[in-house]
Amino acid sequence: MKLSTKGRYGLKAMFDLALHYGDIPIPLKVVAERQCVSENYLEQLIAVLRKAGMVNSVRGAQGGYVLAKKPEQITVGDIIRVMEGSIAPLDCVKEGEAVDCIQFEHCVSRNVWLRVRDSITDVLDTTTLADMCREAEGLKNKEQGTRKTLEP
Amino acid sequence: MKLSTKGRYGLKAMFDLALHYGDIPIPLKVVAERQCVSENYLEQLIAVLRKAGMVNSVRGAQGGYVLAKKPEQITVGDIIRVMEGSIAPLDCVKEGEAVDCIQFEHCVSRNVWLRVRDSITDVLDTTTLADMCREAEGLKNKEQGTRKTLEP
DNA sequence: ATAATCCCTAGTTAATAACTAGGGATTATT
DNA sequence: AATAATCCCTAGTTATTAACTAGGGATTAT
Repeated sequence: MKLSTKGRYGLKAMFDLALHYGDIPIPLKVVAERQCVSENYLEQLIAVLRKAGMVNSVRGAQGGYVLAKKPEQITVGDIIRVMEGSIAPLDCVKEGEAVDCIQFEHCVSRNVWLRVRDSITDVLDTTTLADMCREAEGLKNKEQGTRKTLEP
Repeated sequence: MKLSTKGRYGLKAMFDLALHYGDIPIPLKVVAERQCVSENYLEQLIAVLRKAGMVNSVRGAQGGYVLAKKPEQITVGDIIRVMEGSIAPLDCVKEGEAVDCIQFEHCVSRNVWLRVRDSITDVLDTTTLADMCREAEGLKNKEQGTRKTLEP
């Protein structure tokens, strides 16, 4: 039960845009470097996010990407749904899809997976990019405060 | 973020053994037929469960498998951990493993995945095979009660 | 005019999932 | 003792997918 790099990198990219949220667009090259991801690959991934209306792009020199909404208004769940197609540990518990389920045994398992899915979406839908930024800020401060020695 | 058939079928098999829990061992052939799974494939999967001590096997004619513990004492989490190797949406949040995490951004994402993992394990570790059997019983009764017409 | 950017699509590679196949070992039943 | 039913083991096979790489065209600030 693993998340693919689509979801992971998609979140990384969006988080990066959130951390540097402002008026000027951020070139993907910069995002890719900061997040240690192949630029070409990230291009493909952010295209999905753009088509879903989650980021806006500015073409040409000095162009780049900006979040289409404020970090407070974008949840991790939004991003993962777009990148992974759905949030579901199994196809039979995809959100908003009818399933034909004959065996009652099957349905009992399915109930378990439904509960799992709901617990996942609960976490993802209550975490915004702004929350992550706040958390990053906290981590940074903590790090600076406690850090004694560190390689240069 | 999908569960593989290992976890799914493994749970199906264990659930089947729980539903028919008793003194006599159940041949895998029967389990495979009831759960609509390839017997050969299921053999490989149940071998994992056997090596983990979750089922006992009886060889020879009239042989088969029995749960090593009572259905109340086996959680879905136990089964999934054995079948999938771990419960984690990402490798960096595997239970009981240290991770080297340099970038603080990375860690923020990781915190999200940690919370996801915990919410998943919470569901899986609080659901036993006995719970599933009870639920199955409930479904069966409900079905009989409300059923009007159904293909023969 | 140039360089920096986004945009698009078609490969490629490696790993993995999900089996299939088949033969050996053990044991209850006849 | 023979047979059939079972578990046990390992080595393929196939198809799909993930995770990129590569490269060229369109747009726009400088």
